[in-house]
Amino acid sequence: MVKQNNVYKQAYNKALKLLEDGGNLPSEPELCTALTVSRTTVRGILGRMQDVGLIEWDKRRKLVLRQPGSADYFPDGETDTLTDIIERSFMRKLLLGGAEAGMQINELELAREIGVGTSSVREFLIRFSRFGLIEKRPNSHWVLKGFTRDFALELTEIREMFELRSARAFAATPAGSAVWSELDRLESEHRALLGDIAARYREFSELDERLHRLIHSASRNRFIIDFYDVIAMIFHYHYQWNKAGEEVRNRTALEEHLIYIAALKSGDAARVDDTCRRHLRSARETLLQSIPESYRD
Amino acid sequence: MVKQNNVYKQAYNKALKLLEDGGNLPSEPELCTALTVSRTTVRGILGRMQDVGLIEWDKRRKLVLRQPGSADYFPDGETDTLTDIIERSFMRKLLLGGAEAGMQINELELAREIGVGTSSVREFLIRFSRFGLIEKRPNSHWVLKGFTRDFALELTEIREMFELRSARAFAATPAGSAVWSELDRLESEHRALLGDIAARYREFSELDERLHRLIHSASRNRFIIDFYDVIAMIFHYHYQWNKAGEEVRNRTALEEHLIYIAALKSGDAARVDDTCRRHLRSARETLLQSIPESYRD
DNA sequence: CTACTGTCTTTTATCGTGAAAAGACAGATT
DNA sequence: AATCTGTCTTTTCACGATAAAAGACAGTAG
Repeated sequence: MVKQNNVYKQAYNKALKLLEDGGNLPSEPELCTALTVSRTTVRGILGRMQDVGLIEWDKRRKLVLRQPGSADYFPDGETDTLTDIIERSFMRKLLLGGAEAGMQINELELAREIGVGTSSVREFLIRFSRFGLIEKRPNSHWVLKGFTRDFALELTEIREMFELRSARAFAATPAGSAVWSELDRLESEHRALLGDIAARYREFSELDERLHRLIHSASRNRFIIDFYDVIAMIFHYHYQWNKAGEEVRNRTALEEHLIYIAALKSGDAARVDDTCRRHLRSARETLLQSIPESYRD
Repeated sequence: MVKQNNVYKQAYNKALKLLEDGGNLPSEPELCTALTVSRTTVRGILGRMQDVGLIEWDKRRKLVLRQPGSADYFPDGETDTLTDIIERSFMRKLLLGGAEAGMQINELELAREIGVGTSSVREFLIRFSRFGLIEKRPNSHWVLKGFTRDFALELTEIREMFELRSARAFAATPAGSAVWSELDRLESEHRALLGDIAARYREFSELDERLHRLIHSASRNRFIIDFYDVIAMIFHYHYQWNKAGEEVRNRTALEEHLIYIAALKSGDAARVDDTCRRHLRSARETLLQSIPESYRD
């Protein structure tokens, strides 16, 4: 295996969805933008669709012959990018124990364990290093610093600085800006979710990220905006693997969000500060409680 | 060329310096810590030293036969790490014009231009991306955001937040901590430099970095400490290539530093805030003035 | 018994290679 | 005239291979 054609496979599955929903297929350039891939890939997809008898394709004529069934889709595992595979394996090890602070990380061993080439692992570790959880000894191994209490405290310290500043900037955004309508949309999604919390509490994670990213965007500072990647990554895996008391936690957070949103809309700086601080404090507590045993100092 | 043995060459040159200064050579493990390389490399060095008639080496006996001359040293160019070579080429392009915001960056082209493999360039760009000057389009090229006025403003905004917080923490450090003696050492180095500024103004850059890193370390937050890498990188190249009015600039900065240091020692929070802000404001002005023409919006 | 040396194994750094994917351009179609 | 298709070129992604460098371990010297 030299390179997985997962871009092609993922785009193919997406194109099948288009067939199910939309009916007919547009021109190749339009498909490119719809699927966010190049024409090379689009033509590959159309070629296969013809081969399996889904469509008849001749230049600009794309005639749908039949609706796709579940057998037409590529299975989930084949559409993952290599980066995602490596990240998942690594985070599983990191957050679900089996990894202690101070431990050495071996590129070769990690690559063999996951079943990928060393350079992919190397590149992953370099990208990952900005999260502050690992550190490189030049010409030698990486050192795992671990998802410790200190890490969580340092992370949340920065988060509080950045979000407080962003929230103030957000509240001061002139009326009529697109961010206000986006905030309204998020608010109603919050209410809808809260109304059906018992069944849908798992959807909170995504909503959480969208709200905080929107607020951070008001800072108009790339370092603040990029820093949210660290938080998002930590929370993403945290939500995924730490299910204890999830429903209660999410309900509380949703309620805090609604109060926070109301404060933003009021434009009252002191109220924004207060509700922002309050929410971030409880988010910090949640995070602190999720630190694995093996990292407790 | 598969891999340059520049670790070996650099350590060899360092070992020659030890010979010049110290006289005799210690044991292999001691040499390892002195040169910060492995025993494999140390033994390689000793082997060569014997071959060229510098020492007679038999087990733990290392007899110095002659003093090394300048011909014994490896030339400067051969001791550079690949990463440094790539970084220099890239930064030269970036800061000395010939690069406009929005431009595409081509890994292959860059690699050919510098004369290195593509993976080294790839890894460099990934590491470099955390500085916020470039951005990746997956499966496609990098985009240069450029060293623009916006970049400088966003950078200094964070810098001011972080350094203000660090300076406050620094001032609150209990007496007797090692940081205070380090601050004293830096203060006297500042005075010495200021006394001979006309001849030595070029040495300011290094002193500047040491002082600010010391202050940032008081934050005890890895994100704050790591962020200084971004500032250090920008200022490093800025100092190197922007020589207009350098002596005056450095004298002013030195004087501001001394006032800042005095404030830190006083422990007076308001005075720390004030002198820190004042210094960072003038550092920001200096930076803004150094933005290349091609990036002026 | 501790620290050093000789030797061997493992890991990292870097490159070249080939398939996947992107992209360029001329000619064709509406 | 604008957009689309056919074809070809270029670039990115991922791998395996190899020299440099690190590191492990047993035996040896003090």
